[in-house]
Amino acid sequence: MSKSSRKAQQADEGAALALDAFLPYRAARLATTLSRALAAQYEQRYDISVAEWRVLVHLTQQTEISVRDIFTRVDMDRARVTRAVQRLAGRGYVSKLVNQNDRRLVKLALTASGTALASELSALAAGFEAEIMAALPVGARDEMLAQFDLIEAAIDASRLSAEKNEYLTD
Amino acid sequence: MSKSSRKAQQADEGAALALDAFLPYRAARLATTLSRALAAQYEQRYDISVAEWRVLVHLTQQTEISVRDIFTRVDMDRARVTRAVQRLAGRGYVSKLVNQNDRRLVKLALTASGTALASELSALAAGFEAEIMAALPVGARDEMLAQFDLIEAAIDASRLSAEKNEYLTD
DNA sequence: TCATATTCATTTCAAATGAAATGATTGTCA
DNA sequence: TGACAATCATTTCATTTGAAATGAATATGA
Repeated sequence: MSKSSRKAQQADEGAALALDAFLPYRAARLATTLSRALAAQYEQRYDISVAEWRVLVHLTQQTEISVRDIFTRVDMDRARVTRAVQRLAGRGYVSKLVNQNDRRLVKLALTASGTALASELSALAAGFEAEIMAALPVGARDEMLAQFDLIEAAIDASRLSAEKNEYLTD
Repeated sequence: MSKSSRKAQQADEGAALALDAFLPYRAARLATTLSRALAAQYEQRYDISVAEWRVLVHLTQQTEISVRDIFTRVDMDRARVTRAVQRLAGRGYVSKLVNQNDRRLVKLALTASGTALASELSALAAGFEAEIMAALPVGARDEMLAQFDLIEAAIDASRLSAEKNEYLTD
């Protein structure tokens, strides 16, 4: 907690929720910390946004996919994916074709330069993650991811989620 | 992964980064999943935004604090905190006074109704977290938080962060 | 077959966001 | 003491965001 060192007096901590030990808050803080640190590595250097980065990486894993394929898997809004794809296509990293089997769908793929960029970015990201993981005990990473799975599954399962289940066949 | 079941063919997964196993992405997804699920519990019921919720909870822990005290600890933008405080003050949950020792500072505190609201919200949040934690092995929660600490410390320490260190002394 | 519903990608529009500017106050140090 | 720098909260303004509307295409089923 390097950015503390503030004075402010403690209140009586009766049933008060300890924010620093509250998982949703800590998860949000971890996510923005990681995202900012990683983005600092590629945003200026490659002029790529987080959304664009996610689309690029996703396209290295699957090919001939639609906007919908991406935003359902990648946890982004439809509009955000559309916009990221537009910018990537405008810069020649991604090709957009109409899927002839279903002409509502767009058929996305990396171009040659998109493939090159994506592998540069992948390498950079892998290095970044490795550098961070060096601070953790061995195996901690996989444990964490397993726990993330459990939490997400618990939320999906329970009616804690309510809406947002547009694509759950319930 | 309940929302998968898409077709899309796998590309050759050579050195491709596996997004589902990439920590920054998974942390972001976990955070939004948790945040949305929690917000679904209080947003309509209490007409409170995430930012307002954070400010309220923070004020249960410390008293007579400034806007800066909040946004440095709570990982929100100055403007966002200012706006959340404005709405909370407008609805009578928070009092804003000038700090007489340093008249640049605002002295924030919960009002009586703010205290009441905050404890309702705290109870709700604690219940939410407990429900989720039931899905995890015992001790997993504390392990996770400890690992979050390590990761944040590693990022703060290394020059992975670069900017954003507005308040780091050096 | 035809009418209606559904699904897709995109666009629209209002709200949220945050970087930088502002004005007020306090700190620094010559 | 007095100029200049630094810090605080707020506001401004341009950008980003996402919910809902749109238009095009396909599915459904009477």
